[in-house]
Amino acid sequence: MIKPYLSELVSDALSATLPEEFKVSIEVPKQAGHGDFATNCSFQLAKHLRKAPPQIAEGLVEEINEKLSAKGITASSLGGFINLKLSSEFIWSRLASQFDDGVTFPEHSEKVLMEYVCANPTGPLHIGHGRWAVIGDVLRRLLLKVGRDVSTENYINDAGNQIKLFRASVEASKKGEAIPEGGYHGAYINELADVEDPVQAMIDSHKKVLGRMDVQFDDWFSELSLHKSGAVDAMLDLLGEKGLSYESEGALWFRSTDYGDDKDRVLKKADGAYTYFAVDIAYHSSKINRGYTRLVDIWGADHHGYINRVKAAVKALSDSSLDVIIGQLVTLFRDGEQVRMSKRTGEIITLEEVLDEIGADALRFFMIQKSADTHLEFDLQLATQQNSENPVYYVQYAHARMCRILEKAEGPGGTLSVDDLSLEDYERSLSLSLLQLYDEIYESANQMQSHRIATYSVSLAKLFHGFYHHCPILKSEGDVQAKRLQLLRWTQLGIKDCLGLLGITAPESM
RNA sequence: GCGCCCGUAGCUCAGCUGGAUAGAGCAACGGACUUCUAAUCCGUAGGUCAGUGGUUCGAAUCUACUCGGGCGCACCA
Repeated sequence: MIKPYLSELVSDALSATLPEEFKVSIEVPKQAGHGDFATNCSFQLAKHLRKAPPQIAEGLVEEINEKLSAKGITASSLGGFINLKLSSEFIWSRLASQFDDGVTFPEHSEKVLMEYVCANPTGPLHIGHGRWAVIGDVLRRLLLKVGRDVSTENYINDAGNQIKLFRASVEASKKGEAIPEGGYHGAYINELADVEDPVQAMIDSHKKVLGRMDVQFDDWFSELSLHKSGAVDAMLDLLGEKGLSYESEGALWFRSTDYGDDKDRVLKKADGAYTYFAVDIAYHSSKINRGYTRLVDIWGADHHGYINRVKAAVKALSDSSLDVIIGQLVTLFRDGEQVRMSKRTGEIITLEEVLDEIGADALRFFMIQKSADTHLEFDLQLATQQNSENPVYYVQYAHARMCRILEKAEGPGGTLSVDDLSLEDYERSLSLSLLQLYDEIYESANQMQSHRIATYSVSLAKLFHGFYHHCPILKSEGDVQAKRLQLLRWTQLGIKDCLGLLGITAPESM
């Protein structure tokens, strides 16, 4: 990673002046003209040194240049900011190190368990599930990439009232009777008439669709198994022993208010049945017992009211942390008009239909492109168009282009004499962006913002296309060709990495 | 009524722990194909970052309130 590397170098160079433990933070200036990288440390130091930032910056710049200019880093100050400019040789050697030696990420001892999709097997998956699935799957890939110990589960709600109603609805449909009050409607209910176990059939269909999208889980965890194994009773006993539950109005309550919830919640209803919440505590308790120290749940926005009580339960039971990522809902459009969906009447567009229409690559890209907490407006017609309006092709095309050039380039292109390494504008900006690849990956993983990798991919592809047009490769010769070929190889690796993290294919020709 | 998310260009959205002159794609307009694949590139135009205060050397970003949109407020799952 380039930012921690620069931070280390600059902090060391300034160690005589800086307070102990002070790490210079490195950022990328918005205006490329200012520098390749920058630090605002003179502002942070102003109080401590009792001097004005521009004055501090001047002194620091002098020190940096004295110690680091030989390495290829030159500093300058502007309005208190310290801007860093990297020499071509420096950039090149960092790229070589990054791609040839590989990158090591800081270690974390936590064991992570992610839970996502989590759909009732009472109907087909919809586009919202597709979004949680992709957000979760890309995050999983990101965490693995930076070396985290991570497992993933899809929790199947295969128990409870909804399942009963669902079975009853299928049964009624089979006999030609009226669907029970609050039951399930739609053509798919009729189609399940011949199936031996409609619940299993739905689970199978979920597996099939998610499989086609290349969304992977280490386990599909059955809610029913928690009932059967007695895990729910055991958990209720444990809560009782710890004094975390009490009886009132004929029901058993959890003291969630002691852990930050607005009100206490029912665990066991007056009729003796468990609430969904009680079973979910048992599930989270199972995760904790299996040794996971960091839990991540991804839910749809319609469940956000549920966050506090589950957090309360996890807090009451363990030291493990729980992060909940809320995916905002997806509004489908077709031809610019909103597609209204009604679960009651069974009028829905299923995830599978969308997948059939636009394919896994485009679907994944559209679902991951926007931040999880932005409402997503998704136009089916737009995604169907296999043209320039469709950003996934932009990135894939960049990859295909590079593959074709590499294919045509004869041999490895010889070794590059770094003595006379100069980078033209297009080469330089591509190189600088590529240098930040692993910073982007690390930050995206750390902050659990999987959409950032999509944004980065597009910008890297853009820089490549510009480079491609202005810097001929096969038509150039000697050192210039060797340099461009090398840059191309690294860029291809970078784009391929990104596409891999996004779970999108990296075609070698288009 | 209470809580969560959102409000940035005509449209869809980026904007990383608060930083310098606010970014991309699409749409609009003008250019570039005897080429390494034009699924591309280059350029022009487009803004009161919903609004008003506050914190700060500095706010699209933090904070309070107002307005607007979405979603929740069960002994449902």
